[in-house]
Amino acid sequence: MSKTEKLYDKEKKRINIMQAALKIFSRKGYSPAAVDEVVREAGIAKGTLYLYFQDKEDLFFSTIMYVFDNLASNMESNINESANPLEILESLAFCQLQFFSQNRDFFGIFQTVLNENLLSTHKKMFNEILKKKMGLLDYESKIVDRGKREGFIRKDIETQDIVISFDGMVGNTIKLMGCSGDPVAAVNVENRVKSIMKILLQGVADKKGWA
Amino acid sequence: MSKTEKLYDKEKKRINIMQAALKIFSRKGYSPAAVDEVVREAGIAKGTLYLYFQDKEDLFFSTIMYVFDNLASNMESNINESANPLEILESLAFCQLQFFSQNRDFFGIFQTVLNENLLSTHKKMFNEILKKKMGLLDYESKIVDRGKREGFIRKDIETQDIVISFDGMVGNTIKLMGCSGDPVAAVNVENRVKSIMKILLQGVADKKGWA
Amino acid sequence: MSKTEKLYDKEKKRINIMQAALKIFSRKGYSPAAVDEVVREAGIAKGTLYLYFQDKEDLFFSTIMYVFDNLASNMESNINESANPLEILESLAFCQLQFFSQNRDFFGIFQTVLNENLLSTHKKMFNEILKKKMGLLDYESKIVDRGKREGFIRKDIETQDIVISFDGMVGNTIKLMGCSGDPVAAVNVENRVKSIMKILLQGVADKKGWA
Amino acid sequence: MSKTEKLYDKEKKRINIMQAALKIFSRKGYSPAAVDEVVREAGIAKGTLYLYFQDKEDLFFSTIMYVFDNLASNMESNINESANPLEILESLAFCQLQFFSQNRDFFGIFQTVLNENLLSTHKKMFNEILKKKMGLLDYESKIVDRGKREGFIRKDIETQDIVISFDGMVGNTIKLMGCSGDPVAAVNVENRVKSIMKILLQGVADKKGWA
DNA sequence: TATGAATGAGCTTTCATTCAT
DNA sequence: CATGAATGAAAGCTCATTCAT
Repeated sequence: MSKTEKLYDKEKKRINIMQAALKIFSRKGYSPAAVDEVVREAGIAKGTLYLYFQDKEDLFFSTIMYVFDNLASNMESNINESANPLEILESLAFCQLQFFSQNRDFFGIFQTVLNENLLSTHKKMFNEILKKKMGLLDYESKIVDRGKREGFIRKDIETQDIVISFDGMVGNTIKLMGCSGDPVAAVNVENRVKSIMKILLQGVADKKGWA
Repeated sequence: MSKTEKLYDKEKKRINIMQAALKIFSRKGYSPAAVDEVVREAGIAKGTLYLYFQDKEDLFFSTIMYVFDNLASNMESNINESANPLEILESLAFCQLQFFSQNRDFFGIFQTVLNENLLSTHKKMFNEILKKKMGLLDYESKIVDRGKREGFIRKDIETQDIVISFDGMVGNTIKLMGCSGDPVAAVNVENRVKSIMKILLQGVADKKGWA
Repeated sequence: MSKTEKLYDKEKKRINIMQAALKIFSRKGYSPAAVDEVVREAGIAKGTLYLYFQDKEDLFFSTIMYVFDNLASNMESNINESANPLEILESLAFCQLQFFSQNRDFFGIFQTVLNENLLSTHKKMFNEILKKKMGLLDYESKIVDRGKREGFIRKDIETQDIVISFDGMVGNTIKLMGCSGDPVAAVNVENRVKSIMKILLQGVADKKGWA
Repeated sequence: MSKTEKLYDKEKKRINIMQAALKIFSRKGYSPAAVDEVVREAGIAKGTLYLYFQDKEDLFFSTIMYVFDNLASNMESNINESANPLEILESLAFCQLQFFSQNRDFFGIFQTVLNENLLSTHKKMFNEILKKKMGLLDYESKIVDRGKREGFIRKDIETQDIVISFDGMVGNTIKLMGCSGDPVAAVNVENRVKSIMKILLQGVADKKGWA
């Protein structure tokens, strides 16, 4: 076996372990998840895990990053930078919803890690992840600003408020999608995106609501 | 001292402990928070805690419920049932934002507890809390439905989608309020509610966005 | 029970644990000794040990210091500072031999701890102990110097060489006392001290040896 | 390549590994030294070590024996059996001091291994090594006895006491030589031997000390 | 023969819970 | 009622040893 193949093999094994870790961490969160459970899920011995990861925290950190990177590359390949700003926002919503609907386990771990209070002891990791999350918000801000300049988005609402609202609508949809546990919920992704965009753009007011 | 006064005393002590627990759980989450820290914060002996609560889980559960009930009574006293549906939604947003902006610690624990994945081991508690959370969503659904009937809210968007969006906008605002750590952010609550309602009702689209 | 009595009690318990630790550490050295063995020997639960000592290293460190202090106070109470320098040296030898003959377990741990190579990972402790050991050598140096000034000890041999030799004679006697495992060896302490002093002072040369 | 050459090669590899082991064991002692460190130092794979040694204990044992044999052959080639007893003792001291001053690493491992308490779990090894050590003491005893018979050494001091003292003087000099870490200390070996012999033979007493 | 990834028993340490005072 | 010392199950992690390549 060549050296390249070996490296590839090692990476595949790391990923196998991270996928097991993801399942456990998603179900239980960080602290209550035992390394023993992860290695049982991964079908390896305890010592083996420590050949691939420094410690439990590194395993958690790496797993999160792995998921993030999956999501990021998923987004990158789905977003057409030259599209109009509203289409880009729609793509962002669609990518996130589809990604999490197809990777149910992933969201739990996100919620865990983005809750800063859990992470006062994992500063390094938290900062790196917050940076990534903030990166998404920044990107959305730029899109919204462009939308304003190009006449797609009204200028009398703070960009920040728009982004927080949009992000919250998408995030809450994901969260409640996860709650239902409904395996066919995936098919509704397109409809849900449509609804989110309709609300975001046109609002929910009827005649009297515009008063 | 009368029997009633004694009971009152006992309840005051329970509350004192729960307030200490809240601080600790908010800062650290459930598992990493040590009972030792709670009793130190509360200024009592470790054994004493177990006179008032069955175990750590019961302490957590009770603390969450205590906070929920605080929020609920806060809402009840602020909402005018006879107001129009949009005003009620605005009140709901306002109450939540104000409550959490004044009780920063409270939100962390909420995030923790509402992440179902953390709670597979605390089924009993989770169900009760989910019931409360769903209670709020149900209430919002009823308001939205009334809004539709009374001509305030357009009928071509699913009530569920509206509620999820609204709830997400409010929740994300709270979450990011917590992130900033900005002590004067509290003063913006009214503005933020205004933004949320404007987006929810009228949407963010400009000319081209309505195409 | 008064507060003073409680403190006294706590100290007695610490000592009880250190005595158990001494037995185990003496038999096995630091690393191979399991905390489990110590707590079994002490008749306590594992957690209890950690109420009295920060960690295994602290237990080891404290135990060594406890022994050192025992030896030191034993010496202090046996040495008459106003005696002539040779008598003081004799007392020093006698105290050490007697102490270790009565506390066989103690010597093994001394050998372990004074072997610097074992301690590269326990710098803090090692330095403190080396300081104590060097303190004894310094004290002996001063006595020898006084002996030279007062005409008891010849001036043509370096003080350092004398001290190292004296210390080595005493130390090796202790070491081999420990080897024999002979329980009645204790009675010979006085004879052994006499021999050491005779050799140290007069040397072993016969007629031809003085050539 | 002939069969003899192959065997020779194998032995060279064993020695290479033992030299690496010596460095590591000397620095850290037995337990804290990791097999990993030894193989890294030796530049071989972990599995390879187990082709040459049964287990870690065997590696340690063999390494000690290797050093002992080095010292022994060093002594044998330096000692003139027909010299007078005092010269032989001087040679013994000189050989040991010189050997360890030139092989600083060696002494640490000696201290470790000669501390019987560390070795209750390595009985087999301990006995073999004790036998060698006692062999040296026995040899010294014979020399001292001959010295008594031939009129070099006074007869009123037990041979055993003389040997223990001599051995202790030499051993402590080596130990403190190691402590200082002084790289030029090596040059003093001759002076130190002279001092040891002077003290051993003539004693340190001045006029009043002979009283 | 040489390799080094995999193993799992065994280690130190933590912490929710109990109970004699 | 209140205390806090004692408990021991369970956690994270290490490392001597094996074995398929």
